[in-house]
Order: sequence, then structure tokens, then C-alpha cells
Amino acid sequence: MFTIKNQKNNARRGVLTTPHGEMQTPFFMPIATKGAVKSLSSRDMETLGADILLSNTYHLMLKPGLEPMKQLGGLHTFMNWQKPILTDSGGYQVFSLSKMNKITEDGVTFNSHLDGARIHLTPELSMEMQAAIGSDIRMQFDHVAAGTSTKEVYEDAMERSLRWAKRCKDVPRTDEHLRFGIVQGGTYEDLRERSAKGLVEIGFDGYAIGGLSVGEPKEDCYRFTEFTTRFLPTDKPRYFMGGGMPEEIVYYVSVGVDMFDCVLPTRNARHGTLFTWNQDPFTIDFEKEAKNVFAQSFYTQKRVTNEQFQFTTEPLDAFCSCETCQNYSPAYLRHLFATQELLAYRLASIHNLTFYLTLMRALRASLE
RNA sequence: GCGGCUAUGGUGAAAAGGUUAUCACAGGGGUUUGUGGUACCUCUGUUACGGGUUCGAUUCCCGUUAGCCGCC
Repeated sequence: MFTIKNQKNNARRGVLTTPHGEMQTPFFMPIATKGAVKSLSSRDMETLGADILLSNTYHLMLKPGLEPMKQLGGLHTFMNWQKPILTDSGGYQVFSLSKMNKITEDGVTFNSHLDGARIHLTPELSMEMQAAIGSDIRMQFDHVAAGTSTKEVYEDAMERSLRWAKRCKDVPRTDEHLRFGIVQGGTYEDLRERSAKGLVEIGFDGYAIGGLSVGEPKEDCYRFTEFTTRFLPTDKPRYFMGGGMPEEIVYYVSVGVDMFDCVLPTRNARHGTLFTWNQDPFTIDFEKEAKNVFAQSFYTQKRVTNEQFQFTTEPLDAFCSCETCQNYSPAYLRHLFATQELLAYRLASIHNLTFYLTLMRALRASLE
């Protein structure tokens, strides 16, 4: 169930209810692809204030596998996380692992990157795996085409995604959960419109904007996200899949997107790039920032591995109250990266996730 | 003291009488968008010292110095 509590222009402030609890929207989902947010525990994620995690059907299908996951009683129990989980269907791996898979109308055959074993993923199997995982929000299996594709390829992928959407919708429900469709169509307005309308006709609990941030110019990403929202029902949650940088999220919220996930805070953390505030996040004029997406004035990315931090003892981020900023100097963080201590990944991930979760809190506050 | 071997970036190695001496690591800077779990791109930096042969030597020769090995 999705309830909008307040709206400012197109931006929405709402509540999304799932079997494992409710989330205040707009929200951000940290990514636990294989059942763990890299370097962090479930308890860490609670401490950070995450309300929902994202996990991945394809990766969990490889390990531990469908039957083991059933036997283990689902992912909530397995990883001891009692709040909601959203699962990606494996559609993104059609794109990201495109060198190792073959697409047919029935589904996609992957050569496992782990042991070369063949896995034939279909819409039905993806839904079965997501049921085994026990996720609260399940994504349709879709066909993501690269951002540099021709219109013919986009159209083919979009039409197939629509047919697969219907097949996912038709899988009988055995429990309470939300099921989302995914808009494709690349960077063509007519394809995006047909995709969105087709999905709405099938009928889902929420709608995702997919197939963006996959190699196309950033302006297109902004433009087609805004364009796509025009064809989505206002009373259902909208989910921008896979993005993005802080200023992107600010923009997408302004055009009415409610849900986000992105690997950037955690991956950048592992590579030593930390997001820091230029001002108190609760004083940011997000309406202004959304109109100025390329100005990027409210935060700075700091490379804590850089030489300039060798002797820096002042806090990394004066506006951050995370465990890392409260207890450790940039100089120490740099040392941890230089010596490849595992603690580097953990402390940096704690900070970057705190940044993203705080960004969402500040955005919600601005919409009250 | 005598004999032998070696001497190439910060480190470890490679190559060659002739454009700009190669590679890895380290170091500097950057990239990352529904995560193929330590990635990718890029830059900086070297022929121990002195003399000789040669049109040209970092390469061949002699000496100096240093290190290693053996002998007395």
C-alpha cells in the first residue's frame, strides 16, 4: 500500500507499506547483492537507519541457489534482517553480463561467472527465486539494453520486457508482497511511452524506470526519467533503478520518483571516495538544486587516499555524525587504505551510506 | 691481500652498438550509477663514477668505488 502524505509540485512525500514494515518515501536502498552490504552487518544497517535493502535474484540463484534458499527459510532469516527487502529480478545482469548470456523469447541463458554452469533464467523462474528469497518487493524480469543501442534494439528489448512483465504478473501469488513493472525503451520518447502504458495496463503495485544510467549521456537520463513519470499513475510508487549521484536523486525526487538504489556509496567507499556535505543538509534548498543539476553545489567528493590528507586530523565531514567521522581522522582513513586494512572499507562504507540516508532524510524533511 | 661475479627508476627485474631504454610493484591524479568482492584509466621516475674504442656507448674495453662469493 502506498499513501502520499504531502506533495510539492511533482515531488511526493509518502509511506510505502510491505509485509516487513513501512518506509517513508522518498527513500534509498543500500545494496546487498549477495545477501550482505559489503563490509557491513545487518545490525550495522539498522544502526545506520536503513529501512530496506536491495538484493539480487541472479546472484543468489548462483549461491546459495534456489533450493538451498528455500531450505534456509528465505533471506530475512538467513541474513537476520527483519526489515523489508527488494529484489532485483536479474534483468540488470542481462546487460552487465551481456558477454556471457544469450537471450531468447523464453528467457536468458547465463554462463555462470563462478563456475561456467549454465543457468536459464525465465520470468517464471525469477519470480520463483524471489519467492524463495521472500522479498517484500519483487521486480519483473526485464531486458536491459545498453545505453548506446540502436532504436531497433531498444524497441526489441522493451517489447520483450512487456511480454515478460505479463508473464511475471501471471505467476500466482502465494504470499503478500509488492510486484513492480519496469519501464524500458532507452532514449526514445515513443518507446518509453508505449512501455509505461503497457505496464500500467497489465497493472503493478509500483513502477520502475529502468534502462537508464547504462552508458547514455547524463542529460538523457534526466530527460527520459522526467518524461517517463508522465505516464505513470500518481498513486503508485515510482522507483528509479540504479541511480545515482546525489544531485541526480535530488532531481528525480523533484519530478516525482520515490525510491532509489545505487552502488555508488558502497563502491566508491571501497575505492576511497567519500561524499561530504558543503553545508548542513537540512538547510539545502532542494528546489533550487533540482533546477541546477549540473552545479552540484551542496556536496564534495573527497578522495581520502590522496596525499593531501596525510596529516589531516580535522573531521572529514563537519556536518556528519556517523561513527567514522566522530572517531577517526582522514589521516587514519588514508593510512587504512594505504595499508589495505579491511577496516578502511567498513569505515568508508559507514560514512557514505550515512551520507545517502541523510540526504533522503533531508529531502523528506523538505517535503513535509 | 688475491681471484671471480654483479652494478639499469624508490624496490625487483628485462632489453639493446643507432628514433622516445621495457615490465611489475610502490608513488601522484582520475574513473565508477538495478555491484562479475580489492577493479579500470592515466602520469611521474632509471643505465654507479672516471677514462678509452667508435660517426654514435647505457651496451664493448680499462680503471675507481660498492656489494656478493671463494681462497690465503
